[in-house]
Amino acid sequence: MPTTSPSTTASRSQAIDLASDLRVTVLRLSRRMKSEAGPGDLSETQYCVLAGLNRHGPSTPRALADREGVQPPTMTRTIAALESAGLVTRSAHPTDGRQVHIELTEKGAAEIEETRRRRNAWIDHRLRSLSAEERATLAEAVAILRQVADG
Amino acid sequence: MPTTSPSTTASRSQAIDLASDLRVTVLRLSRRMKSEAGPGDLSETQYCVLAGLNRHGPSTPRALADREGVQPPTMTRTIAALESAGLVTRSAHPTDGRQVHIELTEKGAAEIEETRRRRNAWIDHRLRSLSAEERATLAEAVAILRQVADG
DNA sequence: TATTGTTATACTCTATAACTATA
DNA sequence: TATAGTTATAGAGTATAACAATA
Repeated sequence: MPTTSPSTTASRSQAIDLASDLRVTVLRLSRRMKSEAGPGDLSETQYCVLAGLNRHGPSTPRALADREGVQPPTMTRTIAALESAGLVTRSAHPTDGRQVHIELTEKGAAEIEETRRRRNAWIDHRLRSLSAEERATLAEAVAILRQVADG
Repeated sequence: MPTTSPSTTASRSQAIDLASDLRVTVLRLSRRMKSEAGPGDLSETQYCVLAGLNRHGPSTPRALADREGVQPPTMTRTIAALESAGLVTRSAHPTDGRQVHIELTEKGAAEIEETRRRRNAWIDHRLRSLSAEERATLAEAVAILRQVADG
């Protein structure tokens, strides 16, 4: 019998493998999120950088790269795109000539709100169809996953 | 005052925007997962396709593309990579000459187990550092998120 | 005519390596 | 010598458009 028997391992994996389920689900969600983007929309990473600046205040390329978990050249490109769109400003760091001061502009802050309305529409819609308890579970899980991703 | 006031919107976004937090967290997690891959490892999508075949049994390129939320050409490439690695077989569909029958090989099933051990090591480690309650919350959240991604 | 699958092509995101400037 | 940032280059993943084969 050269063929395998999927059902044998299937029940096992469903029962125990939280890590595997998490991987599959996170990947599908991230693809789905990206595919919901329109032509002129911010990319996922661009949005995350703006949201981080909004939440934590001005920063530097290095700190932003560390926060998002990308390498410095990637952040350079992301910042360049945001700057050319007028959503952030690059200026000299007050004390360290090597560093660059990245700050959200008013247009950038407005873009965050606009993006949240437009771009989160589909996921908002999905979330609204859940029960309050399910949303509470998700909110807890997001906090836990944030630690997992950063740790 | 040309500068914005991040703290004003920050408290608001922390309080209400589950959708935004979910987007940011999912993106960081997916980047982190990808970055944990070694040189010869399966890509995230390749792993997800194998896991789907293991869980649900043989399928077709179209059905796999729909399940993963990618376009057919993307699935063609993914399957080609898996086939050339000997992890799946492509054969004629028994009744419909247009379709292709995709089946997991024994080597593919073994690769799933191997990948879960090696590749999930870092996330398993993180999950083990959580409390049982936190893991239970995550397990519930994964089930909910699966619906969100598919819906 | 509609559907399945593939090929051709291009774009985005990300990474590593090499370079410049400042500490 | 070490760190921050950039530039140059390359690879992986994905998409759209066009095509072939079958229903």
